[in-house]
Amino acid sequence: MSRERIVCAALALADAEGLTAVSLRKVSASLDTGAMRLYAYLSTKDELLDLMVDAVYGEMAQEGPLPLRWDDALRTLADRTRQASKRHPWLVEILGGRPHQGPNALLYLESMLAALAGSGPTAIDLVLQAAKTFTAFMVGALRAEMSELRAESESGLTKHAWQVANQPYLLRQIETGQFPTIAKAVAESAEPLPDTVFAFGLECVIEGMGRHLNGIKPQDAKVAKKKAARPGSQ
Amino acid sequence: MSRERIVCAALALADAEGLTAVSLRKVSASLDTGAMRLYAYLSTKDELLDLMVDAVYGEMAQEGPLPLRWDDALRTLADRTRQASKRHPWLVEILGGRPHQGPNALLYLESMLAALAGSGPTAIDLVLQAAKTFTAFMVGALRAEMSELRAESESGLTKHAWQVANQPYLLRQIETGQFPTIAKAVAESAEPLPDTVFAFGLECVIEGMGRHLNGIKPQDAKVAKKKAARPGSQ
DNA sequence: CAGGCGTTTGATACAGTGTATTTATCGCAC
DNA sequence: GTGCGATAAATACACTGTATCAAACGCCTG
Repeated sequence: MSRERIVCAALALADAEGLTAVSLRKVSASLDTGAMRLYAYLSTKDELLDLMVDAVYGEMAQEGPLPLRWDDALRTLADRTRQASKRHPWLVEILGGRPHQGPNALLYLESMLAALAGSGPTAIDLVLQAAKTFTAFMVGALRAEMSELRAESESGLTKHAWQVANQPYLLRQIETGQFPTIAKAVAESAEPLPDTVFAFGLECVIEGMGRHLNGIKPQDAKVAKKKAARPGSQ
Repeated sequence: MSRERIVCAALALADAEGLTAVSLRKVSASLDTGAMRLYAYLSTKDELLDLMVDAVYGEMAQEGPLPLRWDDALRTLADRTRQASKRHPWLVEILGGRPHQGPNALLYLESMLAALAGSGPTAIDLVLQAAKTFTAFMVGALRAEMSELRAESESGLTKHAWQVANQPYLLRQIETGQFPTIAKAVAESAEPLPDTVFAFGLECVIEGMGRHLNGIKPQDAKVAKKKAARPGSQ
């Protein structure tokens, strides 16, 4: 029995049944012990959540060093984070909710700051601001993507079925004429794929940051994508 | 008794004591009635949360039309949203957690899409992607800013005291030498103000988006800021 | 106006939750 | 073997969201 075993059990539970299934009783039951036993290793449930988050950061830290170019580094960091939150859909429910200061989170932050600082002789404050910008986009984008995924998986509906279920309400709203642009979007849009949406946003952020960090242009997105493409990253 | 009264009471509770204080029993008690009474107007607690969020969108919808330039429109939209989440710190705990489809949320979305579509003859898919990018940044940035604020207010410590309390742990980690860039940041950074951080990120996103929407350059940030500056916006 | 009835309201019940406190159990020194 | 200290288990408490059930109220008919 150890903190690691507890965290491992909690991770398994969360991955399988979602964050709401992670209760001290269930975690302890999966370790064949009583609920209060956990308090020998944790002082509060929030601490368990923090440890779970840090464990995921740990997974990402083991994926090797980042590319040298700062923009490529951000791209792979983004990809790794996205893959991690696909493995652990519960992650985004906590991400950004409290400050992460676990050792692996610090490693993650360090790699990010190092990549940005490597973009040239940039003031450290600018690096910090860029890091926060990148993280903000990450958190928001993953939250949106994952919450949509979860909405359809928890309701047991396929994406198409879910849309059909909400169609009447939306159409009724649209028919009021108050939402012409939404109407146009619903009618004409081909619903860009999540990958496309994410990549687009990421390139926007990187490009915008590039203009503020020493004015160094990031590599063109299309060229960079080819370089960053790896097998297995859907 | 009506949905509106219920939502209003829930808003007051959340503003005063945080989201965790919003329980059906407390809300109903503040309306001098029993808990189950609420189920005559709501079918579930999540519905109440959705209504609360939409009420905040409603506040923002009443603040008048947006500027004509798409980038200025995004700037004021961002400012309004940020002010709203300062008034309602609990908002960011829900934002992005589930899709918002309330009427006021649709109004919000409509104004955003309209602003982006007004940037020129841009494909509707690009507009959607830009909107998602902007929203993603918003959600992440506000979550980070507010959760930091809440961390210090809930622990009863001032910001400085909180940092002092965490200093030992952080310094111990830094002394391992694994985190040189973080060390440099802690030592040399002047800790940029939240306003600065937010504005920086916003300009990055807007600038990056500008290159993908028809290649229309957004106005220079400094000029735009002067235009968007309003009294009372700290 | 009396009486049944439907609807609406309030109370209680249940299965959970995180955590504090108390009870039991076990290993070990003497 | 016996007493004691530490460790583990069980129970207790204050909550939560929600289902079920009981009572009260108004209304409509006779």
